[in-house]
Amino acid sequence: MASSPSVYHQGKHNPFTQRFRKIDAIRTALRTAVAEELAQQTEERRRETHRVNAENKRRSATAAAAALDGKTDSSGIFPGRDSDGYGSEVSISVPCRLGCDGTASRTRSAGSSGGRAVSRPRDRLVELLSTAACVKQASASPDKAFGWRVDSGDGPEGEQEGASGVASTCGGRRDGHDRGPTPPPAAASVSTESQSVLASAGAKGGGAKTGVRFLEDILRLGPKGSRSNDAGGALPNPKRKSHPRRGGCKGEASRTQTHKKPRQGTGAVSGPFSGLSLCVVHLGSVTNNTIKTFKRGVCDGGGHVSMRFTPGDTTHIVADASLAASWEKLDNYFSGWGGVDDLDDAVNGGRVGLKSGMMPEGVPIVSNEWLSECLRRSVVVATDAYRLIPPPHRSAPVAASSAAAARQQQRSSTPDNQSIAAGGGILPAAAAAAAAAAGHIGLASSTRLTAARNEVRGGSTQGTAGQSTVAADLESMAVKGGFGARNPDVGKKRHTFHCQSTTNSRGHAVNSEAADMLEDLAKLCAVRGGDGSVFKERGFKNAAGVLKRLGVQITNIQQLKDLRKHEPQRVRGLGDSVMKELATFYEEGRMYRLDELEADPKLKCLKIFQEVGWVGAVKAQQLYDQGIRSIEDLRTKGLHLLSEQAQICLNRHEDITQRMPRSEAAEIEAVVTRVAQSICPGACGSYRRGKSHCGDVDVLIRPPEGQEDSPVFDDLIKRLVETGFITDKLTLAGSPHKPGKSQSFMGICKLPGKGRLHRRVDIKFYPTSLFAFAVLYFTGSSHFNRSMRSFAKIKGLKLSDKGLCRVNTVNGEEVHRFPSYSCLREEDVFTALGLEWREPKDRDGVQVQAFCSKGEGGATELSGRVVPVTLEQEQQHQALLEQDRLEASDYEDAELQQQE
DNA sequence: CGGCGGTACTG
DNA sequence: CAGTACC
DNA sequence: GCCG
Repeated sequence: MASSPSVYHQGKHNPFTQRFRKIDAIRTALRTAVAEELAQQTEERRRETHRVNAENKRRSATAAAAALDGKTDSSGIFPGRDSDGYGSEVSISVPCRLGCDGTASRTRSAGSSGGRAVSRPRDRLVELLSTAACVKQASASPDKAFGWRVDSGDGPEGEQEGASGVASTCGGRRDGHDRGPTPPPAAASVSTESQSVLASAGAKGGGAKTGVRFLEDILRLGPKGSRSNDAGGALPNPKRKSHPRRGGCKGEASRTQTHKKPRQGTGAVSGPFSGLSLCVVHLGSVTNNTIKTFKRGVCDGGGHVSMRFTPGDTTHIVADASLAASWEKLDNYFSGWGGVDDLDDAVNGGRVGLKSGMMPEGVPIVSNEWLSECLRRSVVVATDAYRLIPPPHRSAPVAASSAAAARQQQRSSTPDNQSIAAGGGILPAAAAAAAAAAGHIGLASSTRLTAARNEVRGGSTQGTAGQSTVAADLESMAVKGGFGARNPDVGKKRHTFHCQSTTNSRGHAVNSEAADMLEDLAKLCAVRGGDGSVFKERGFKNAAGVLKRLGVQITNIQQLKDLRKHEPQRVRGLGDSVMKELATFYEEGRMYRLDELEADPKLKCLKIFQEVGWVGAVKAQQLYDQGIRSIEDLRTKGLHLLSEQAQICLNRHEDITQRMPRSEAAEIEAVVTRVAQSICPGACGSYRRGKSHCGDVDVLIRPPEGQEDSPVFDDLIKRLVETGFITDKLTLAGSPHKPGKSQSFMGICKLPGKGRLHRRVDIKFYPTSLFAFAVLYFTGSSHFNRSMRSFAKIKGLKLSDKGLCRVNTVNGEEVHRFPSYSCLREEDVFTALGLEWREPKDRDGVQVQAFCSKGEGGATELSGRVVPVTLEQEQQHQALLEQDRLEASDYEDAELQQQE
């Protein structure tokens, strides 16, 4: 965990820094000790296992105590929320309203120290940690019965069925209004059910304020910053809420921009470009060198070039033309969301309110070719021919009216522009608060450096295979700066705009054309379904990863063949099948199999169907067989073929397939969290972002201290339904509450107010004892999860979001499962597995070794026998991790570098 | 040729 | 049990 | 799909 210290150091402003250092020292020492012990003989290992468990328990106690003393959001217990880089992230703790103040610091301290510092110095720790200790009766025993307010009435069974769009009508009247565009409810029977559900829910509405009003109140507190300030509401919170949207500069911009009349005469220099203030987007073929060139030329001409977008100043945004085809990247670039697929998170970035929507409206976005042309002719040429226009699907998914599209765009841009304006380019208050709360915040997303595949493909189809200039450029950029270097100071981040610019590239961008094609191939395999399709998908995807991290640009199939022969290790995952495709790719620029699949109209169809939730490969095929060919068909003649969930998803299809700005995800999370707190002060939430294409929001809720058994979750969901926030329910698992068990809700929600879209939301509740496992699960990419689980399996353990248990198996079948190890922090899970905690990016330095408690290979006792963990297995696991890390690192921040 | 993560709802 | 979902 |  070498990273923690470095991160801590960054927290210059953090008054706790010193303490962290000490604590870290202790942690380190302990870790070392643990590691050594683990490395011993089998016999001893066994005892060690128990020891670890005990250790974890002690830590837990410590952490819990610390949290209690700090009286804070129990986030203190949050697993590894500390410096754990990419993975940990996660949970930003939600300040408890009882909280006193510096949530951030406290949280952090509790989190990081809680565990490692450990046992003995417990008192001392507590002393260190609880600064503002408002003492709370630290009832060590969590079991405190709490009257269940939930009865079976609106329990799971009842709700099970009901869940159609209709729900919204009763839930929230505001919904009734703008429901217009939404498709009609599905089945009548369903609607009745759901009404009754809602009715019953409403009946016992009990609680505080009711219904929609309540939700409004919640929202009034301010969408994004809310969480962090509620305790120390000192921040200039009451922002302009009712602020109308700012200028309709949009339409005007679209035509007027021919020659920009800069408002501020900063660069008094006169020249052909005077008045131009360009924001260059460092993506695609626009490389550092390109930017330098631009800068030189434009500056000489009296203009200004920056990589930052400055509202009110920037007159043009210049981006690689190929981005017009992948608007999301651009959007992400400005949203600070980095297109992160999975990893996260930028959790922090998101919370910080940098957000999307920053995608400036009213400022023309032009291709780099325009700029080149300008420079060449030394004159500002008309931008008309060079405008990059967002693809239609972005603005209006449905063929909806352009009005709807406009509405949408406003929606997404307005609030954010406001905050920018308000903050004067500085961190908005809310964001600042969030930053403070998060303490270290680190991640920043950065943009994924994806090569301009379109070009490549287009070109190669016509014969040219080369063109890897893009990739080559990217490749040439070296990466520096470790992950741990992330700057905790969010404020700065805002200035850098997440200029993912430096685009990481630790050489990853190599072979991206081929890799992208393989990934497409993978997706198509998945769509097609059939025997082993999942594995084929994985196979292709894996191969793509191998190519990407190869570190060498391949231009010839022979190179790969040689590698296969001489360094098979480096290209493991590239089998005959993939090699065949690659051969044609390098020779002719195409992959026959891909061409074939892409040309198949049926697959296109299946793919469309599968974009609807709860419609997988099998159902899609069935629909196709029924002659259904489009979503329209599905609506008109295929409803009866769909499961209830699928019908709901179909109803909301246009909404939920839209990505949502990160800021909105934060709002949603804030609503859920606030409601949770109102029910149960002290509850904490954290949300992990949603998937990139599906854009859902995950909110993890944990019970407050000492109330492990209270049915927070049931009440929470009920209330969210009452307020109209939740409009549809897809699944409600684990309800009603059972002590010690997790619960989860999957459904669709909609923020109040006009023009909001429905969004997929998952809300999960995990008791404290499982929280770390849950976080681990939600944090990790699926890949990472698989790898870790299979590693556990090798050791005779079973890992899931519900714990880490030793299991006895017979013929692969589980015959007995022991109780779970106790892990309150993610790190504990690693320890229990004998794994070094490592954030995904602490790469190569630590290769294979030291991963598991090596020695004789790390044997483990399983059903009385010793099962060796071979070097092979270990390497395989290592490879998986590396790959995963790779995916993550694509988004790594290079901003540190910018942060100068 | 068999294995490829673990869990849980829905029908 | 198969299908789907979640990471 | 790939690997052992």
